[in-house]
Amino acid sequence: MVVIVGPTGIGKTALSIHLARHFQSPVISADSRQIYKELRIGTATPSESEMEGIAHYLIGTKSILDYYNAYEFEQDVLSLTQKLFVQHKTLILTGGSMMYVDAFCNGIDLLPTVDPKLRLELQEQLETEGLQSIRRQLKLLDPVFYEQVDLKNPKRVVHAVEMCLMTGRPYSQLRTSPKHKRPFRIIKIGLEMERAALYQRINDRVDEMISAGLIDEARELYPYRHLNALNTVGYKELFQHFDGLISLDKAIELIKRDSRRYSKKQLSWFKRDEEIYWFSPENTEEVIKFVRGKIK
RNA sequence: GGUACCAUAGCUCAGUUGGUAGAGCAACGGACUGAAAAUCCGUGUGUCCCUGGUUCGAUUCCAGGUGGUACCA
Repeated sequence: MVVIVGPTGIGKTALSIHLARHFQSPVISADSRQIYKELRIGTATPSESEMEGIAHYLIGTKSILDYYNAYEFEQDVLSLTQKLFVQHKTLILTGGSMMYVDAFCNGIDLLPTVDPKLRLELQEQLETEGLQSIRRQLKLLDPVFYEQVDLKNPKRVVHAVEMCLMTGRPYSQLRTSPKHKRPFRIIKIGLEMERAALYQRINDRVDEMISAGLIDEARELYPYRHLNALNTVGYKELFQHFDGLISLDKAIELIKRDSRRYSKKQLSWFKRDEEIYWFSPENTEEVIKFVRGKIK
């Protein structure tokens, strides 16, 4: 499995299609937003012509109304690999969703799916009684995790409480962080380029999205704005504009800024992974040579 | 050409009764186990326009220069 990672807008799609042609391999997307069929322009989902007839998986296979998460992604990719490795020696997984890539490469602990009712209750508690009250609850339920968790991060604290209440056990006992063995080899390729050049690409790509009709796409999705799938760069900023809070120009500027910030977060995550071999996105031939060398 | 005002961080600006400076935004760094394009934490990055003068000491006061803005010719 050739895993291609890197910041948004750097050219993962183009490289993956090159590799796919060379290795006669299908492409699996590791993108937590391109998986939604309603989000196309704002997520830079590759078009039919861009895909050049190469089979792509996990793009547009879910609806924004569906619940989806990193565990389901891991399961989806694993069952895909079982099918696809029968006919292909090499597969390509490409995408910038850090946690999805991690869930696939290393596995993720088996945890229950949170009951939506419980999530809602805790959300209400958070809003009415504040983070402090959820923290107190966590301290009682799981003093070990209470010491480890980022107590200022509501999502982390709430989720830990959710897990304790769902299982009746301390969350810290459920977190075993095993490195799951995979019945195939994983080769990780990272793409990087000079910061200024990357930001230029990101800014230009946002302008292209606007020309391609992102505003109309966002307007159609506006009624669904409170869904998690729409808490997404490119949409949430336009929703603010539709609400009359900011001008269109300001919204576009914010989309660019938030995309840049996202790319920085991705780099911060991926740079920590010592298994990644880094390349410049123009060096397609070099990557192919490198992968061939690894496969032999 | 004359007069007035301005010149401080990437940007918009505070400020220092003379002891080399701080806000917002931008930027930068980091964390991350079923919401992850989410969520959270941390950091001031500076020839205070230039050259002289006064002073123990000038970004601050004075003179000249340069650039900008406004008004008058």
